[in-house]
Amino acid sequence: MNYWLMKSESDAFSIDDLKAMPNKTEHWDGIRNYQARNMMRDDMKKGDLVFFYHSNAKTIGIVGIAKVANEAYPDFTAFDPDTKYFDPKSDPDNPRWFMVDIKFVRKLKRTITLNELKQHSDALADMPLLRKGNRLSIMPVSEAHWSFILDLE
DNA sequence: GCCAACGTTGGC
DNA sequence: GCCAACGTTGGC
Repeated sequence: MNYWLMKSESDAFSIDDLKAMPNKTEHWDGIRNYQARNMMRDDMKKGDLVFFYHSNAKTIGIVGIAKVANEAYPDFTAFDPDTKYFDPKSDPDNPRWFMVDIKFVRKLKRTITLNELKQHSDALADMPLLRKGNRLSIMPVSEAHWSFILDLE
């Protein structure tokens, strides 16, 4: 089993939005970064657990836990000129972009903020999230980091 | 293949 | 709203 962290702008799609979806499940569309795509397409397996992270928010940090409900399939928003995620270079016969389905598991009792995570830079030293300038919206989380962070809750 | 210009992310 | 970081694009 693998662990992940996925960022979402809370104004655009929050943990509460995920919880409110039918079956508490939503497809994670709009990933247009190759590194993030590769992880989704190649490494995210059904049942993997995900930290749900709010970026560009009043309170920035990990707010809940979700799980991978369906493994990668083509991101159909890339084929639709009416969506902001349209990419004419993504051919339905050879899709460029993929997405997974994410299901709500639970909210954390409190938000574990980015600021707080930074204060544990010893334990979390090699966590990509804490690297300056990191812009990856999906990243792997080691089992050790996953447990450590949950213990902060 | 290099690199300047440009666009986006995301913390502050 | 600002701006640092960084990925992508496209001319050469």
